[in-house]
Amino acid sequence: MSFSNEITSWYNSNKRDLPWRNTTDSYTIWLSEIILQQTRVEQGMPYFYRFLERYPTVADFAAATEDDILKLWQGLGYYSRGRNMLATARLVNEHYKGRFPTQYNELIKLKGVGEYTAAAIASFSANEAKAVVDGNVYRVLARYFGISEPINSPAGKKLFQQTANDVLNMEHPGLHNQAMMELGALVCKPKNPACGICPIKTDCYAFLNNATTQLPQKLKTVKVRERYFHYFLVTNGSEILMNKRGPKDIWANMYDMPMIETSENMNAYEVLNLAESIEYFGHTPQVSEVSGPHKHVLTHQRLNINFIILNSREIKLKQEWFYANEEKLKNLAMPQIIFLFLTNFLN
DNA sequence: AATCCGGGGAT
DNA sequence: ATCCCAGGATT
Repeated sequence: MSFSNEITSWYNSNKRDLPWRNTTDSYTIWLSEIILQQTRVEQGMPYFYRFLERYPTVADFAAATEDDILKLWQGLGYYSRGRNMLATARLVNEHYKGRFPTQYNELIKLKGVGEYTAAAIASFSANEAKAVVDGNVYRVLARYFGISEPINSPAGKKLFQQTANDVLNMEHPGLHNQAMMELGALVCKPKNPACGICPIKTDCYAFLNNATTQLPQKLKTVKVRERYFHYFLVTNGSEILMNKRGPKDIWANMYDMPMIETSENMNAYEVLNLAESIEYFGHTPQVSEVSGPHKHVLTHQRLNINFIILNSREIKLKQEWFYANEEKLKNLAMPQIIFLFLTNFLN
């Protein structure tokens, strides 16, 4: 039996029952694929259900605001995915009359849709013969063929895409793609792969050469940046002083509180002195309580976050600042660390 | 080619 | 602690 026949046969009897596999609607598949980028199936699943329920069609999605989308996306991370989705939904609604594309060459033009996602949507919704290459596929191919080229080098990306194209089942590309990823997720796992139950172990380079821990190869990871955020909690009766973040940096266009970032750690009083020197509040507030530092670890940054609770009135509001009551807070998309802190603070 | 963009689970 | 997850955009 061929490579593809082995894995698709295995897939048919071992696959998980995942909701986005029960449709060929390209809008629904797009929704699932964007949500699942760099995201585990278990983590993305509840978001998939929520988005599909709230926005059953691309026209519904297109009618949403960015605040709506970011709020529903809250906690999932990589928020540019949500912002790109809105741009794409609006474009599809206008220029494709609400018919979400199914062809690779159209899909690849859309914001937030790269080679992987275009191939996934095209093969799952229309059986177009495009091979997907995601983290699972890199692993399966590297081990099976004994490819030691790093998966994140430009040469490696080309080589793995070419290899995936070569083994693609041209009769059933969608099924084949699903099978490759499912094998990587359930059997050919990063740590402790279940080679004993693998349907292609008898021809697998890594299994035969005891090299599963060496493959795939990956270029060294980038260093983590240390950052120090000092948040100010200012209340005005029942309202909290909030801040809308700018379009750059992390958490673009989301909501947090006024804050000062420093290059080194500082205590609350040093931060207050700094705030006074730059006339951050227009006057000198008083500290009532300090909480932190809270460590918040992201892929490229380690955030050290202090919360400084202030006794203060008559704050001179900057343009991006506003007071929000609890009802208003419910609709604001916040970084998870801010959301959790405020939830705790208000209870 | 390198860096940025989140949050969480597994080991 | 480290790795990695149905990656893509930006510089």
